[in-house]
Amino acid sequence: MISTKGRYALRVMIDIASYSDGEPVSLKDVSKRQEISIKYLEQVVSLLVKRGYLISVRGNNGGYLLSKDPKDYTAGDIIRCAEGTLAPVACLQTDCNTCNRRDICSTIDFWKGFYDVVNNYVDSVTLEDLKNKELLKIGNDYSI
Amino acid sequence: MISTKGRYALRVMIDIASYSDGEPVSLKDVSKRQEISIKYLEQVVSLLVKRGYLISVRGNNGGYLLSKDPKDYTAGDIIRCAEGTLAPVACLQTDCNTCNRRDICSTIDFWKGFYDVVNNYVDSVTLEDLKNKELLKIGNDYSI
DNA sequence: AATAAAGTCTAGTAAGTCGCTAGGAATGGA
DNA sequence: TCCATTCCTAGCGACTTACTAGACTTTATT
Repeated sequence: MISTKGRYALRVMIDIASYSDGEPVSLKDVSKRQEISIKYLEQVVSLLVKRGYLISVRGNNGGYLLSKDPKDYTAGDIIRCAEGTLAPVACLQTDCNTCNRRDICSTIDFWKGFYDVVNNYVDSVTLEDLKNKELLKIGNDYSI
Repeated sequence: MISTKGRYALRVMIDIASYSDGEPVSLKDVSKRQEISIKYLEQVVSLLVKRGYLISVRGNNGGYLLSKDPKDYTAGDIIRCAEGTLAPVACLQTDCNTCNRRDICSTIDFWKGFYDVVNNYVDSVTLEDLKNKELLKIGNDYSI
């Protein structure tokens, strides 16, 4: 199960990608549109800033800007940034050699395959794809 | 992340599939081979029995038997039995219409796709596949 | 009939995670 | 200077995880 951190991170990135006109987008606005508390958003967004996915602008009229074009983020980049690894089991994490059954484990390949299909999927969708869907939804709303 | 319940459930099923000669396999033996406490195994196994995936034989010389051929279980069957749904977000669960953003949500299709690739993957591997890998590993051990 | 080896059921629990809320400091434009 | 904004850290109640424990039931064997 993906936690709110990963899900909100994705929504924030889509929101900023969709509503930015070159000026920074404030969390106050994101919070209103996404119906997520500012205080919680701050924590989610800080992960994206630390990773360099968002540029923060402090002070009055501040906010956040994408650091690159939406087509250059995958959904996987964003989710992994907020969630950490998507590995289904601990023994797949990069630095983990601690399992003393690894030589006789008959399930490790199965879990590797799981990890691969998940990563391949989330990396097959870009922020641009999600932004386009969002703009379509907004359009549909107006047309009602 | 898949919890120990799902991972152990898979290992138990592989163990029973690999070591049963028609007689029930006791948890004591599974516990020794898999290095998992009997008491915890009992709880994992009870889910598999309730679901009809294992047949329990009580009393002396009791244990557990597969209820069908290994090729007729998918890894997904077993993992979902122990873990519950593999849905990455709550709003994909069957009975969930509670999200008031569902009409304007631009990420729901993305999560549906995630759910699909996960289910397709875990259902593409059978218990027989995993049993064969286990037997191979055991064979390799002997040949060392 | 007694024994022992199994499964069954329920409760408890320490540690960790989740999903926030809260307060205050730092920054910078008007 | 004022105020809107980001930045940082702490806290917290509810829940989950990964077990452990104990008492009970069933049944083959002696």
